[in-house]
Amino acid sequence: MPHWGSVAIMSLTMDRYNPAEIEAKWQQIWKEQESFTVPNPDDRGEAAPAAKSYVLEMLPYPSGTLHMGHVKNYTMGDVLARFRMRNGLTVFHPMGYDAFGLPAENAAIKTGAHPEELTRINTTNINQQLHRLGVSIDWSRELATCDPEYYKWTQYFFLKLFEQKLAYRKEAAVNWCPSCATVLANEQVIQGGCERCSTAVEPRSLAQWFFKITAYAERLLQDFKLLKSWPERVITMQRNWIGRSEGAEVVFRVEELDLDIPVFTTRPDTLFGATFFLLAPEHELVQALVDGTEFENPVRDYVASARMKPVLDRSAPDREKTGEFTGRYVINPVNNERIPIYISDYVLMEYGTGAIMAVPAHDQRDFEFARNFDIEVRPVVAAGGQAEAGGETMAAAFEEDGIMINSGHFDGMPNREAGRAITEWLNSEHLGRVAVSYRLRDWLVSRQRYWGAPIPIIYCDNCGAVPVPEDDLPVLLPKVNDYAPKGRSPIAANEEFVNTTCPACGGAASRETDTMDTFVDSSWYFLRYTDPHNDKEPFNKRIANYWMPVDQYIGGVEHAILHLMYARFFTKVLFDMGMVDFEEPFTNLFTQGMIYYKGAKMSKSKGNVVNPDEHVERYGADTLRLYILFMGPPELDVEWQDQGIDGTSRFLGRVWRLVNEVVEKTKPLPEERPDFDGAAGPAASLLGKTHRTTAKVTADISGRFRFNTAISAIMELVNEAYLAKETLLADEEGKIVIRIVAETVVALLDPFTPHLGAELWQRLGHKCIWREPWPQADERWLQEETYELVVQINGKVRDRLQVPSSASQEELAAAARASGRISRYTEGKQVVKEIIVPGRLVNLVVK
RNA sequence: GCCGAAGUGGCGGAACUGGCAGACGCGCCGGACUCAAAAUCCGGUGGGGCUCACCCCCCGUGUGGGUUCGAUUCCCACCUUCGGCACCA
Repeated sequence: MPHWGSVAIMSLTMDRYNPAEIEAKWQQIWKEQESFTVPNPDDRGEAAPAAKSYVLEMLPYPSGTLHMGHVKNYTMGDVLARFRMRNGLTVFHPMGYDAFGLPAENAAIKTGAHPEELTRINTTNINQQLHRLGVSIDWSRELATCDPEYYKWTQYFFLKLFEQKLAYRKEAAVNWCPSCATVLANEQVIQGGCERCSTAVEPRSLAQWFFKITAYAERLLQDFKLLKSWPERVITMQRNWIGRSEGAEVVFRVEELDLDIPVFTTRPDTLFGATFFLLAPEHELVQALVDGTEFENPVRDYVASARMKPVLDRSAPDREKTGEFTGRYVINPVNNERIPIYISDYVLMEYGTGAIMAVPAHDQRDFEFARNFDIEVRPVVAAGGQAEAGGETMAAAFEEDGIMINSGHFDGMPNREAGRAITEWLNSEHLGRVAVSYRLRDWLVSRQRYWGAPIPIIYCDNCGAVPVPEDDLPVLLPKVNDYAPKGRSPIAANEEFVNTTCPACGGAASRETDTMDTFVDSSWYFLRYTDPHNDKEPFNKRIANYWMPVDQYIGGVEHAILHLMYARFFTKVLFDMGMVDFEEPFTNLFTQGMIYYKGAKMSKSKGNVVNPDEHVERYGADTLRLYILFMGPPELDVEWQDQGIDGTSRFLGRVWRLVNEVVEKTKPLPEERPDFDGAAGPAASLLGKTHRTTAKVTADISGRFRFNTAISAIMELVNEAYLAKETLLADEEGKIVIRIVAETVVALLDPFTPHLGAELWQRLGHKCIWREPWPQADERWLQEETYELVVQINGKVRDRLQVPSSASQEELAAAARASGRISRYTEGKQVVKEIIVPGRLVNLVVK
């Protein structure tokens, strides 16, 4: 039973800031009016009325609900989108779901539900969350990568790559995660463990599909120059991942057998110091070398044990060097010396040629091996050029540069120069050539799991691997009853799916049952947005060329290598096939920092998750959006503070009360605004602050995305408005000024807090703020009339003087000297030097 | 080990191209309003010293040096934290 007091309280709360109410109101309007839908350029190819800007945030993986990292990501994108919209650009701002993938499948295994059903529930949920955040998305372009209308085209691209010989199948030692029961790409192995579950990956020899990304290694490096504002660290990470090294390929002939084995070396200058030769245990010639000899059995045992070793053990850098002699020798082409061939597991089959010339004097690993096997260490590069130290006495390999010794007629040359000369000589003798090697491996795309796009290939006993004809796409993912991983895809158990006829000869055949890595799905989604309902082709070239490339891409730095490199690769392939006219998908990239809580990354397993929904409910989406950007510089990691959000909540309440009071006590602004030329006192000072704030907020958003400082500038303006409010409301000119201030505050705040912006803008007597032009700072008001001049003695602040902005250097110096406080320090001393920085300070150097 | 980023009050952070260190916010302290509380509004808040009415002085941006009239900012060396790579020939 309410008592009488509640009536009064009710009427007071009527006009209290009520985010739930106004947010629902504007979300409804934006949805019904499709306020952020943008049309494609029409079929005649007429240019759109304004320049376009493609603002894109990385699409979410729909695992349950959005977390704070998503909120930060989508809010940042939204601020930019709304800001650019209001600055006259045609903003393209779509959204979708990276909906295939393991988590949904694992959840399905646990609960028995279908992954598709779980995914549908999650995408619906996330769609609602995004609406509740008020992001300005063109929802007419929404897509999910697990829809057949989408993955039909993912399969189509697989076929295109197959046609170009960029998709191929080979038997290879691959990374197997026993827990996820699938193979992984190299990029998905983190320190020998699965990126998803950290289980140690095992080597397995399997026939798998690869995309030939190595064919694009050089262009992926070269085209960094086409990228405008990518973070340096992302480029560095990709550069390291690609791992380009220049050197030489040198061919060694095996004695007695008719075999040539090439090696790759970055140190051709040390060729005269090669005292043994190594093959990776997996090298294809190992068996041929030892066949029928006394070395066959021990070598075979060694190879077998190397194959068994977990990837992590094998790659530990400080492991004891082991190996096995093959009984064979190669001839060193530069001096015709015979040197023994060993096998050792520190030589990797995947890098270079899987064989190396070993130079123990100048390579630490080879040095350790030589000491273990009692092999000669022969220095060929000497520091400073003095006579050689004996190899027997060296304690470690000498890896620096120096002067050549023990190297025939190359002696005395600087080693780098000698390297070039030796390579040239090898080249003229057809024994070697300049070569470049990359660390990058081809992209393994097969996955032995259910919830992904089926690889559109049919195996026929007569015809081999045959592509599914384009007209038969999509190859639909069949329903199955059991998703449990068994080391092969669950769809392999579905005979109806597997058994088919060969498209080439019509004979009995079976389908490929592996699905594609989900990074394939996300390597082209940004193109599909441009033409999402096209059922004739993945996208129309002209339309894609119009919207692409993405002008601003925003996402987490964890995708620095994986997604961002795959998407670049895909775009280059499409460019080469003539499907698009640009070579890089993302001109500008911004990588946001992570949000920590209680000293660690938020994660369900640690139980330190801050739920965005709860905060939207308690404070409103605008408050959450504002706080998440106010927390700190967006590119840095920041710690979530529970009480911090109260500050932005209070601030929005202050804005609400200020603007409503202004609406109540002043009239709408006249068409023709006074120029305030004669204005003085609080009116002039607040007007100046307003223009300076406008300039700062504009620069902060458009420049380096310094949202935190933009917001604090608006806070300062609101603080000053509160202090001047009573005075200004007392006269007519003041009323106009405070009304201008209120409108500017709302206009500047709007990209951050769009619901509050829309509501207050309406109350101020206007319409649709998201279409209003962005406020412009007036030059005349940017300069303050006077400023505080700092006066220093020997670099220490001793006084501050109020001086006119127009004061000359001489006037500033005179004012400084005239200061009573300053005289204390100059008395009896000599002013040796005067440094005058107009606008800032005067520094007197005294002795 | 190599490469990259970062170290500023009790906390998140600010300081443009070398020019007032600590904007803005949190927290805390005080005042106003209130019977009271919440909310709100106003003020204070780096440390130390002093003849502590708010005048003044000293110290202070991870550590130690350097350049400069002047350094959070530039240079050298080092420490710590985080991220990437790591037997890649």
